[in-house]
Amino acid sequence: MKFSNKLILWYLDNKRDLPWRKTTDPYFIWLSEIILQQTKIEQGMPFYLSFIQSFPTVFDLAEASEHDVLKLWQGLGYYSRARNLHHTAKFVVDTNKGIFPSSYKELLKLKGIGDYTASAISSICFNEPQAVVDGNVYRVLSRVFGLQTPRNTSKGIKDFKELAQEVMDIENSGTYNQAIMEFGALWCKPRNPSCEACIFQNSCYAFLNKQVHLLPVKISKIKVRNRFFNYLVILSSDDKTILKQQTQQGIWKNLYEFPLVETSENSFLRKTEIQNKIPFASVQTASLFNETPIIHKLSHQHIHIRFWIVKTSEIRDYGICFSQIASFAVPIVLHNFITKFSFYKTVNFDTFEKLAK
DNA sequence: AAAGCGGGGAA
DNA sequence: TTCCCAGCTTT
Repeated sequence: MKFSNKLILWYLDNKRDLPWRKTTDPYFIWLSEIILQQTKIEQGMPFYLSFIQSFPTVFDLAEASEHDVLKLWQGLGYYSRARNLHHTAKFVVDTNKGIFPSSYKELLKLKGIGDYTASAISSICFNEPQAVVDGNVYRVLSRVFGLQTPRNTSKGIKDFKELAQEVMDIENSGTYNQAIMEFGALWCKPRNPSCEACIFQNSCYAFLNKQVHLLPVKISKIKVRNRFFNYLVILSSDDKTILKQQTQQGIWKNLYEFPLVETSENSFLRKTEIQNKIPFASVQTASLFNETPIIHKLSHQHIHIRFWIVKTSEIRDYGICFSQIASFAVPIVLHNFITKFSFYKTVNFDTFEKLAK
């Protein structure tokens, strides 16, 4: 049996009973589609109900103030959807007596309506053969047909739209579109999909090739996390300092470093925070070595590093001689600091004292 | 082509 | 924590 036929038969058996499935009125379909953009049905449902309650027709929505619309949208996120919703309601009322455009091409011109929403409305309300491509469709098509193009690239967007258009049921586009999305939401889920009881077990590319968890392909754009490190460079009265081995999982594991106070931003350390870090010594003075943080760039993290010169009482066996530091494995950024600092410390201590201010 | 925009639930 | 959700718009 054809892919689309199997899907529609599955849908008729398994579809959820949802309010916007009882109508093909473009106003209600449009409203539901806007609310459900990037939003799970469970989250959007109460908002849909309150919107049709407050604004039973597009005229009611158009007459409302933007603030009232935003107020009702409060908590749903992506607030430009609410502003565009209101704008489009007014536009439809002002230019076409409240009647929505009835073609994909015309719908696409409205604010807040892109390829997905224009396809959804034109197929569900007017049976125009436009295949929707949403997060569910990317997943189902990539798995069943083995389409490996990364979905978040321009080629991916193009390839998936083409395949979606190719395998859809031209005669029942509205039902087909809802079927594939429902299947993606209930069966072909991102994680732990129900492959053992799937109607496509015998033909699904991903299932047959054990690639279900690898599809759809998505280019992961590395997002950089900012972290703020304050290293405490201890100078005790018995001329020692502290190095600790980084034992926790993470960057620089098993390397040595100065006692570290991580903060959520470039904040000025309090003396008590420093003292708490080294309870075995008594802090006398603490000064910032570099006002401007050194930004150490790793692939996924930008580490903003500041060194604090902390003079303390005797620490005896808790510490090591400063000259021994060279024999410990430390991150390069610490090594660079140590080199620079040793220069000030041994050659011209007075210069450092000035710099520390 | 990439970034910005929200809030919530699941693993 | 990370991922993803019935995406669209702007840069």
